[in-house]
Amino acid sequence: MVKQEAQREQTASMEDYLEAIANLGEGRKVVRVKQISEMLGVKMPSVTSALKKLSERELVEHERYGHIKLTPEGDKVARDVIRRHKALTRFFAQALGINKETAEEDACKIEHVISSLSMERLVKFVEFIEACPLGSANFPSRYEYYLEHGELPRDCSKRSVRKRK
Amino acid sequence: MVKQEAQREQTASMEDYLEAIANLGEGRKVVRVKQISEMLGVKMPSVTSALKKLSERELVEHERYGHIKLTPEGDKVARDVIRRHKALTRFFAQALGINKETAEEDACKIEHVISSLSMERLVKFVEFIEACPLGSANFPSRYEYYLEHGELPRDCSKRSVRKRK
DNA sequence: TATAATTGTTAGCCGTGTCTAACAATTATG
DNA sequence: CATAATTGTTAGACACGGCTAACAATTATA
Repeated sequence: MVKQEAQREQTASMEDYLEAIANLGEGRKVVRVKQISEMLGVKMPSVTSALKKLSERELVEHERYGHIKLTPEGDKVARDVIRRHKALTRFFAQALGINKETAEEDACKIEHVISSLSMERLVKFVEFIEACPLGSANFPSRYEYYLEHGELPRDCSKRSVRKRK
Repeated sequence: MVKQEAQREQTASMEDYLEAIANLGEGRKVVRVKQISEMLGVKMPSVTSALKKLSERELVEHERYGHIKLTPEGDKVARDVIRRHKALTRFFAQALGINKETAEEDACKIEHVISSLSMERLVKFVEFIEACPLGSANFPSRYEYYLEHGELPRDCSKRSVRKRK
């Protein structure tokens, strides 16, 4: 309940814009206001005003009618959001068995609010599930072992897999 | 990324107020504006204006300088938020091993944005972890079994526990 | 290349949810 | 019970992040 958190630098909205720009710009592609607006489901003027704010914050380079590009700092922030996004999607999809669609949607929301501590744990959890996928007796203990030692317990190899179904 | 979600009825802020009122009102205790404001870390005028809006939406009964009480509808919403809150806290604390403090903080944020599908899965996941806590070989398969049948597989009983540590 | 289509920007509005300052009601206490 | 302390409300401001309408620049095409 209590609101006393040590705030993130960026708002959720700003993170969304940075993430979108990073994704659209993959492979040196030119990024357009229109594309951003479609990707985020907002109108173009909203994008323009967001870009203005992000420029002021030196997270984005943008000149009127011109190119849109993340600054190194903006790129750093975007990469971090994307990292959280991917980890959360994997968690919902792989670990919980949620459909990709919903997993993506939830990741989009949660990526802006989750603490870094929980984020790191979730990443480790998914890594554990994926690395030690089937023949893993005694799950929580093994997970604790993994958290503590950073590697899988000896008897967690894929060799001991027994397929079901 | 894409914003096309079918919105919740209430805003995150409204849910916070309802949750706070429900928690403060436990056991017929009188709820005060001051308490709500302290619990949520906002000033009293913010509470007053939130109560006004919640009254209009018929989620709260409130008269000037008078009592504050959830309507049946408001109570229903509050219970649901609290249910999500508790499940998330359990997930972070029990399943991921996060400290209670951080688990609470993250639950507070995520309870407002997670889809009901993911929420239900998370609840089941925690139930599974707690019910099938130690001697559980073949974790993901057993989890799938649990999801599919709604009950633990035969060989998941607490009888087969081997304590570690 | 002139004009049409598209894309982008500006201006200004709105709802949400905070805040402070000033005032009002209630409650406690000398 | 009068007054001080506390609690609650109102009024008005502000930041955020959307939106529409109108206009400007760019790009495509007849």
